[in-house]
Amino acid sequence: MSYGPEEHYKGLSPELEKCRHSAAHIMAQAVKRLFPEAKITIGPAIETGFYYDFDLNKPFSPEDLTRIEDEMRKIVKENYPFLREELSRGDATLLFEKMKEPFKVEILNEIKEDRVSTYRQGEFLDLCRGPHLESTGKLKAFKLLSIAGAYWRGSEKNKMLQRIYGTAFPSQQELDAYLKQIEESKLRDHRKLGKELGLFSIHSEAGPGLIFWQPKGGRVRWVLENFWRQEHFRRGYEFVYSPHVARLELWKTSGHWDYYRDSMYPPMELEEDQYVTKPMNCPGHILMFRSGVRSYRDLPLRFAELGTVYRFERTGVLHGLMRVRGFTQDDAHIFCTPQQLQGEIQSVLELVDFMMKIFAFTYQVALSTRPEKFAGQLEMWDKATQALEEALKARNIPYKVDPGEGVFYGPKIDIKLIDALGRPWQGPTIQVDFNLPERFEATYVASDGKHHPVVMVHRAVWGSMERFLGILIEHFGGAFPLWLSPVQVKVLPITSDEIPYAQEVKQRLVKEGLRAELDDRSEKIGFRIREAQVEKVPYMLVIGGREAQGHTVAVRERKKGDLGVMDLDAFLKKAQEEVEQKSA
RNA sequence: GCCGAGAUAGCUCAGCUGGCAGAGCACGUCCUUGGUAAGGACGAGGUCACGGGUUCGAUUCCCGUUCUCGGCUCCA
Repeated sequence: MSYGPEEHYKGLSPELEKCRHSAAHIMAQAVKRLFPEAKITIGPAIETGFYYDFDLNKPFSPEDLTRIEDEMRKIVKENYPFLREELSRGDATLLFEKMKEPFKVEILNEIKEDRVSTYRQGEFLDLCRGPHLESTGKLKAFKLLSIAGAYWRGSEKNKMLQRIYGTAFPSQQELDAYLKQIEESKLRDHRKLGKELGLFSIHSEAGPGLIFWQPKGGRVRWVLENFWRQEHFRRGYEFVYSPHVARLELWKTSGHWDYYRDSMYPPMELEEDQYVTKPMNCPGHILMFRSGVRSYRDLPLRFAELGTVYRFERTGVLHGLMRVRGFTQDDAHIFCTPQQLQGEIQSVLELVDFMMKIFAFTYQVALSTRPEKFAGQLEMWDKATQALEEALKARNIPYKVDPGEGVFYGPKIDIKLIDALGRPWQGPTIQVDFNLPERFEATYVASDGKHHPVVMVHRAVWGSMERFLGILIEHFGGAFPLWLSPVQVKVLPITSDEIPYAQEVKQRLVKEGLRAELDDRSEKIGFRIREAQVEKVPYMLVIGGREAQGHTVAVRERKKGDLGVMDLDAFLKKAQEEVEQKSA
């Protein structure tokens, strides 16, 4: 499973493409003016802007970025036309050799066409397919954003280059809107909100990539887990628990030791035996499946577990809750007959749809088919792929096909969820697995009295509690819907005279199952409201003399503000209904 | 792991070119009883991430380690 937000290439309009690609050239020109020793490599337009990679001995500093940007403004002002020239590949190679641009020469060596094109603006010339703006003066709005290391041709084995990221738009308004969106994303950063709202923490004393759920985050997770169990039980899942460590031998049988060792914590020696912490739950579940003779009458068997796994991830890739070393998957393995496969996939798709709607995510579906290297029989692959495809069709789900993108052990359906800011995240996954049943000789007895290999479906709806909560934090900007909020209601007496009634109100709410807290500190009401707002508490009940007298509450909603006075019972009913409906 | 940047009070951050460590918020005590987003006074808080080095003297300069951040690569 991968970490998002990931590349979600909608394809740029030709206009935007030209604008950004030209911006990249102008940046390269500016860099060459300021750092003549820099070697140019490639500089494409990307969804969020553009970049250009340079080979230069000394690193760019943030001040350099400003200087480069200023130089770019000059180039825009100088308004050079972008001039296209065509020449033979051989001539181009000679040209770039003369210019001492070895990376361009390397690219030319791999180009198959005989004719190539270059673009010139002023003194700067680059090998490029184009197209470009008419002239540098047409670049209206751009900004350089960051400096980063990037491998030449994206390979770890190659030299590390220096990449400068920037963005450009046809108009200043569009640029401003984009910069504002970046700010908005920063405000929603789950690491920032997680700290501010007391949801979770990470401690260097304990180690990187290990999450500690603080009380507030613990509440949210607890609510989510209960909901998850309830929905799964309703849908015929059984809950199992499997140990966190197991003999190394088990992981050799499953194949993980061969294929996945780099991501596993190394073995522990115990009484002349070796144990490893689990990086996945599947081998445990398959042991449980295999613990007795299974008849086709017993199937399907759906083993679900909020299973905590540990994977070694390189420090450089760790990221808040999104990429961690210890996490809890909302895992389940479905053991069924080939005939049942399509129906089971449909049920999972139904569950996925249900879950996505609950949290107000939209989503996109992709079907990944057989890769070149694969386990199992061809015939099985075809049947399984067909089952996945038919399940999607039966449920009228639009999807695209990613040919050859399946895992070696089986085809899969991957679902990307789109959050409130339109950002995509790797979400639910449904994978058919031919490999493990074979390795473990997991079979069932069919009506013919013979053993047949069982079909195993591996699926996760949320992925992991950590990542899903991270996505939820960003999706809701920390303002969880009522049913998920760690503190749902804050009771705020105006003066100390109303404390007894406020206590009564709070206790009533708690008794009725709401997570209510009383803030009776001797602070002004405005101050306590502000604090509750900052904590993103959905409802504040302001209680003054009038309310205490009339057994009412003055309701304030965090987004809509003052809702006016209500009977306590009326508020209770309203809140309970909202919780029940899980309105997002 | 790689390139770059960073680590100063619980949090957010200031501290120019070496000379006994600062602000706001939060926290504690007291005053204030205030009707829908910040009332006031006083106070406590630091091995300047850790370990070495240079120096009369290091939060500041150098090296290493750990962790964090932006990317790259990786990611069943």
